[in-house]
Amino acid sequence: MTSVRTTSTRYDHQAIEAKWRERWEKDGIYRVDDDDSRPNWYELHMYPYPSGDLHIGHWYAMSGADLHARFKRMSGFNVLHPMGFDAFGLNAENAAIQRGIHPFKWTMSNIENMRLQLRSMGPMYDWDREIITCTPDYYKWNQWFFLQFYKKGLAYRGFAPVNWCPSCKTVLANEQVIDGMCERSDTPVEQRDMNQWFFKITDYAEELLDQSKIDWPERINTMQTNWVGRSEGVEVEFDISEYGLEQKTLRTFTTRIDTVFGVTFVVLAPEHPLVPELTIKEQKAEVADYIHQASLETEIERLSTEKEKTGVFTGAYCINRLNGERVPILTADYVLHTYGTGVVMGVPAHDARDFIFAKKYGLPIRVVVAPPDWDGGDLEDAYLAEGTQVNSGEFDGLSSSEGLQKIADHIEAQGWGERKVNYRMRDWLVSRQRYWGTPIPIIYCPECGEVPVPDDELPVVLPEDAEFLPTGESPLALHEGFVNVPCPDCGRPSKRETDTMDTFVDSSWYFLRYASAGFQDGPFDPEAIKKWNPVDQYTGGVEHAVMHLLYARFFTKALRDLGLIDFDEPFVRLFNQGTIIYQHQKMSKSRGNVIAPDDYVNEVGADVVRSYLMFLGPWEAGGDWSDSGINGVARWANRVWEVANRDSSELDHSPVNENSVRDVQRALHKTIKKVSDDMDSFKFNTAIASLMELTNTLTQAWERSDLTSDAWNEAVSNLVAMMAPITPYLSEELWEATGHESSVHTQSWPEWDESLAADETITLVVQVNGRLRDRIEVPVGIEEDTAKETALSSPKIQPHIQGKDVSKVIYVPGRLVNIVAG
RNA sequence: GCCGAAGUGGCGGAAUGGUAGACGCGGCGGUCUCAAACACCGUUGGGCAUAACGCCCGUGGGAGUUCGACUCUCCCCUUCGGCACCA
Repeated sequence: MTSVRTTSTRYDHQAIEAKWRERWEKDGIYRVDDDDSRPNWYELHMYPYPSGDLHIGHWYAMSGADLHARFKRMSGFNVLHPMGFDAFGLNAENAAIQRGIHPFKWTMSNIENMRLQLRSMGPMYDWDREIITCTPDYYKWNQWFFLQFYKKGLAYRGFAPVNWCPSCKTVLANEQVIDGMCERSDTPVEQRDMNQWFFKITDYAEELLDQSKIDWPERINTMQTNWVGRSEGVEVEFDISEYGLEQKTLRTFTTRIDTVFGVTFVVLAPEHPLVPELTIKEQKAEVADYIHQASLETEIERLSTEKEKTGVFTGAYCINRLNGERVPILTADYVLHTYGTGVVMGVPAHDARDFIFAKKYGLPIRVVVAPPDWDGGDLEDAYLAEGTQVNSGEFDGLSSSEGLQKIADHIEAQGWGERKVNYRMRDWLVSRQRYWGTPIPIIYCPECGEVPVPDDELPVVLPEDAEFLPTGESPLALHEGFVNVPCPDCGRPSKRETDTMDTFVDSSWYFLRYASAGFQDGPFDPEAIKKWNPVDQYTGGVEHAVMHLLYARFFTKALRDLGLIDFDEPFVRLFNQGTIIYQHQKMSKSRGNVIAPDDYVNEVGADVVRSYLMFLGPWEAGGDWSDSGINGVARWANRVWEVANRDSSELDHSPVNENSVRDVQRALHKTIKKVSDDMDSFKFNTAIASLMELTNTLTQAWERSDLTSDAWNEAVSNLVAMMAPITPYLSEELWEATGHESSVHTQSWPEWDESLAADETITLVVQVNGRLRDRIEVPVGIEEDTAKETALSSPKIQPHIQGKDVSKVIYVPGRLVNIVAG
């Protein structure tokens, strides 16, 4: 804590929290029954990595999720709101290497601590359903799914480049590479080619683009769409038969087949296997040198748009079949081997990159799509927009959009190529050269090759007695007892796969396990799945937009196709909470601006911390923590405490003002309506503001002492009930203190009565030429003519319209009159 | 460079075509106190002011639509996120 805080609670929050934690546990009020007369509602928040400490960001995210889940429960649903731990991962392994603690021990003691911290938050988790992914009874099913995928051709082994951190001596996932640097050590990441296991997510590229069955934030949908990166085009062949190679043509992919008559060169990626074969003797040395240089570059350097384009001539040519032209073949590293066919047709007149490249190497630039006002001269820049086909043989004169279709038709008719859809998304690389993950259940037999571990031998358990050395090699590879195994098919001495799975595999199906957490006969009980899944409301950070959220969708679709589940999407609705910052910066230990929630919980209690986090701004926007800001919420909690503890019978000794009673009743019903709407739509900050207003109304009414005790009690009870999702401990205590039995958390959400919420009078706003000039209290049902008349005759209005023509009087029922005078 | 979100008092924010600044923080004045802190009450966008129940200005900047714009349209600026040679 960096500044002095002075507001403390007027109640013993520590005693109250302890009391109700114990009581709730004893009464089992958060135990969820699969079968209940109420409709089921599955509200899930992304499970945390057990780093060992529940930081303020967790509190922010999980308080909001819990608030919403509690609101749903009070609103008549049987709510499942479970919690677990994403327990595999590199941190645990690094702790083992650096401090000699076994990852399992490190992880489990972290979980124990975090579980305590989570409990202090007062959430409605049913801990009987807790999931810990590093336990064999969980990761067994990762292996089982892997083998199901393998048998279906959805898991395969291939050779691929990966991100390698030379400092950490390990591969990194893409998301752990930030601007070309390892996020952990800030070391530039290198490319390495390794044998890897993949999941064939690209099989589902098209379906992943279909977002019609999910109600997710637009920006997440956009990010996923961009990630999948669909593009329609044509694969067209260029003739290289003159070289007598096995391969007679070069296939290129283009989205702009309308520009094919403008091809003045063809470029191969340096890694393309045909480059050495096509290169003529005189160019061999230069090309070999170029390929070598390209191989030394990091992916980041290579993909930098700033970098100057380079390339070399192979000395070979190919024939553009559309016009019979012979064009040079080059190799250049701006062409990616991994996208499309790894070969690009160079159309400098109509592609920015090709234009720069052609200028640099003196290659011809031929316009084939004429800009509207083209004078036939040279272009200053590549022309990318639509135009008219020129220099395009029989297609001259067509618009380029027509040309695109006609040329594609022509190519298909001639058999020179065909329309093709390409995706930017690659298959999901799931191998990791790490210990602390799920062992991949494959055995390599010298005779039989890749052999899946038989189902009845699952799980392949991580050996506990591994040596953790910072060699960069998985401890599993060094563990003789683990590696050496007889082939399940032929019994010959064989070796186990020693890579483990990406931890995103764990999180790709964990939401299916909560429904039947301890289930032994499969990854989940199909009956339980039917009752709970898919998840009705998912919440979590936006950082998982294209990793976890995409993988989980893929898994769901794959499991559906395996006949294991019968729905298409894992999470029907998604809401992303924002990030909480401090002093206008991201919190970080190195910056020393970290807010430790436990300190504040000790000081002002969990309820106040929860309320403050939910109050400081819209949940999706995140917000800036302020020590003085939390005081305001603590004061509110104190005021509510005071209000709820008043002896309402005192009111029976003073005269009652019926208007005052009605005013409080109206305020109550308006508040119920507002808070119901706001909580349902995650607008927690304005919900709390409304509850504060109601509290203020009650405080003032008490000062006037003109209410009936019934009116007072009704308002107080409803205030306490509405606060229950936000301040579970305080509300429960006050619920009991105001003479109620059983838990406030099992109560029904208050209902509002539209007629009781209705105003009897309105403030009629009177404007002259759109400027506010008067406000007049009028009856709510005022007639249009009366309203206009009232407005025009107002003494404050008169001076503004005196001597002017009133050309128009606009009336907005129940709101305002605007007099147009000139 | 491209795509997206946002820009409102001293601060966090509210209001999505109709009273700008709800609610809260902070400030100021007061009560309590020996005093301070806490708490509570009042007040608080800026300016003018004949001091009124008044007027003017004000939601990043500029234009526009409208009786009326924080809100809709166009252009520009700034900030934050995401993507970035994908042919």
